[in-house]
Amino acid sequence: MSRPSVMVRGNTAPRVTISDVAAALDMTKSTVSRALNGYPDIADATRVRVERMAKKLNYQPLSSAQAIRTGKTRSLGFVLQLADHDAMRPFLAEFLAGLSAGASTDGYTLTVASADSGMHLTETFNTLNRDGKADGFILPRALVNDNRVAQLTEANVPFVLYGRPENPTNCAWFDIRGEDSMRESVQRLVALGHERIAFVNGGLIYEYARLRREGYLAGLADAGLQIDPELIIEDAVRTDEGEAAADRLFDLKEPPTAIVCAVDHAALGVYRAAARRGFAVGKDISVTGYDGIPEGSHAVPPLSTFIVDNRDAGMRLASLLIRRIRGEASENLRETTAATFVDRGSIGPARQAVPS
Amino acid sequence: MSRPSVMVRGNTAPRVTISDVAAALDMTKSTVSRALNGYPDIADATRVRVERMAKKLNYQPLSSAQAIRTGKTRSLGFVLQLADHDAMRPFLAEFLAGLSAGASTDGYTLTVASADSGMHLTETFNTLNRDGKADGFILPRALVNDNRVAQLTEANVPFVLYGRPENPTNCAWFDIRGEDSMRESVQRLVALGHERIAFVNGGLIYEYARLRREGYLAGLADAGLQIDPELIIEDAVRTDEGEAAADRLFDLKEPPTAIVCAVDHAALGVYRAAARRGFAVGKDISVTGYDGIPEGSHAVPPLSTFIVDNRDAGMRLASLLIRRIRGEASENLRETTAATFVDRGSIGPARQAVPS
DNA sequence: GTCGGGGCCGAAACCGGTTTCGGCAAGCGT
DNA sequence: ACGCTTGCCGAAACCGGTTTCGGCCCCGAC
Repeated sequence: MSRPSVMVRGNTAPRVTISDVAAALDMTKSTVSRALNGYPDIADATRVRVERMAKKLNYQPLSSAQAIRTGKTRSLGFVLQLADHDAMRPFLAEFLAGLSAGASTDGYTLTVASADSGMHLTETFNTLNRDGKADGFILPRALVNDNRVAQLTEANVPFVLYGRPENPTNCAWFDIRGEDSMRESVQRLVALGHERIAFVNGGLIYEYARLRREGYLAGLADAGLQIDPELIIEDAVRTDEGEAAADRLFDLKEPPTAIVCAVDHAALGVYRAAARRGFAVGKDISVTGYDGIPEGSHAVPPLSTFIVDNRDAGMRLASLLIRRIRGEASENLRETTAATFVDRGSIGPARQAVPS
Repeated sequence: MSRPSVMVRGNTAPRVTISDVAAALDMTKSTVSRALNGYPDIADATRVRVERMAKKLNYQPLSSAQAIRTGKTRSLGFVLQLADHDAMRPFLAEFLAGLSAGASTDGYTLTVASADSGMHLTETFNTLNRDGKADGFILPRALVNDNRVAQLTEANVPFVLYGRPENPTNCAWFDIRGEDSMRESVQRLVALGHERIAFVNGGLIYEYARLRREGYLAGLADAGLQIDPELIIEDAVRTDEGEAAADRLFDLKEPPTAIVCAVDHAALGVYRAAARRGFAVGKDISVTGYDGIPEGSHAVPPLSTFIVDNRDAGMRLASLLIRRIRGEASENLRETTAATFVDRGSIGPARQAVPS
């Protein structure tokens, strides 16, 4: 490693331009550009020569330069919404890592902006797009009334949703089939002998809540169990909300022997309510969650839940958005996957009745 | 594959270019450019005319266009490190919101990349910088042996640290004076009559651990208390590590009556160890934390801790980095602030001895 | 009155790419 | 043999800015 420090002095690593490639091949830069961009009027032999030389010289087009002509910067936009912070917090790090990793595999980068209110959000989308800071957007947490898709569709800006909207028109998306997980939870509990299975749903402003409720109901239907509206509690995303929901359930004349929760945080709230009443989770009361937050594995007993791979989700969303930007139809850009269940001990055989 | 590329750019209002401004004023674009960029050979009267017209037309230079000449894109870089995720997770959302908000006030944007290993990290810095994707970098969590600063300094790339390095050469930074908080914790506990005050420090690879230890020792010195090495436990950042640390402390012949923790997660681990032994936090054993994670306020009793405003930290770091990029000397770009203490009940008067 | 020097601005080159246009040569049919 | 495509590539304009260069005009000095 006795490298002369004179070499490293220049902060400008000799950036190789398209003209360098052209000169090395004794042709014009216009030919090189068209060869690399797949124009049809370039001979195949020429194209491979150019590609080889470009790789040999480690040529990487300056995205700023092409942006001024093409309008595309090769960057994906992601707008943080302050209102979502609580919902996003556990996933954000992994999710962003996935987004930027997925973007970088295709030479894209990730630009992150933040918006305070809905009004400011529109403005953010517009300026980011108009100034060529983002070629398209990733929209996390599809909402039931999502004005973002209307805005972006009207402005003709590519986007991909994390989540499935009820109205799929013009929408590309990636999502994890939470409804399948809810259904599976019910099935597993039924197999353990449970018959009164409650459901604590997540935030009603999100599309996922509708889907997960459907999954819960499908699970009941599978087992031929009746729907008891008293056993369904909506809109519990935080721990305290889950705790309150559990209290309501425990106070029923016929309390449940198992509680399926749409989000882990609510499940941890159920733990609290159970602890307060002296119920042993996994014995007196079975609980399942969804998300796979780290706190769940540290609870006692560790929470049986569905682990969501948010890094993978980010990567796939980035990939979908890039394809969307490159012109693929949104109808062809819809993917889903499943979360994976881990049984850590918070579910167990049904008891005759919850002890009092 | 010959899809009509109608969807290239949004239907949003067409960009107003520098030529539009020039035409509106009946002058050349070169004059407009120099007027807006503060060149000395432009008459003051002309300058104000140009500035007024630019504002009137809502002219915003296309950063990609200026980038190809100036090399600067007006974007700040932030590299996620997977190894740091656990440490970053609670703060990331607020922190990023602050960063992008601070960036946007000066017309900058935030580009986020991710790196897996240290080797990949170098590469990420280089390509992001060489390809004009980032004019400078924000480096979270200053390490005691931080090769990032060496790399960036050598490559002549602007950066700002979150945290204070022991060797300040060439470094700009923002930090929160955790040592003051540790000292204040000791002072408050002394005021409550405590004399055996333990210290559970954070990750030794971080600079903040060194500083917070100093703060703890300063607090002891203030009160004229002796340093007992048995009461100092290092390198506990996770909840289980805090729990193990507390167990060691409780098993001492003369156990502490109060435990000062450098991070909230460790403090919550102390809660667990205390609960297991039947110690009531806030009565039998006093505990303080630092960070202000939400779980702390939900613990029983709620954790008395120091709340760090990570959104503000992000904003200030962005502002500092922009000034650094614009050429200010790093020696003049060093700011610190204090965290704010909230007493929620996890500290109380000292008892004669920890009950057994 | 002439000359020199600033102050101030226009003209044009330039940055690193993309895209249009046109022309040369080979291949084809008649 | 002759025109007419067709394939392929060079030349040059262009994108939206920045920066260099040079020249005009006005002013004061001699």
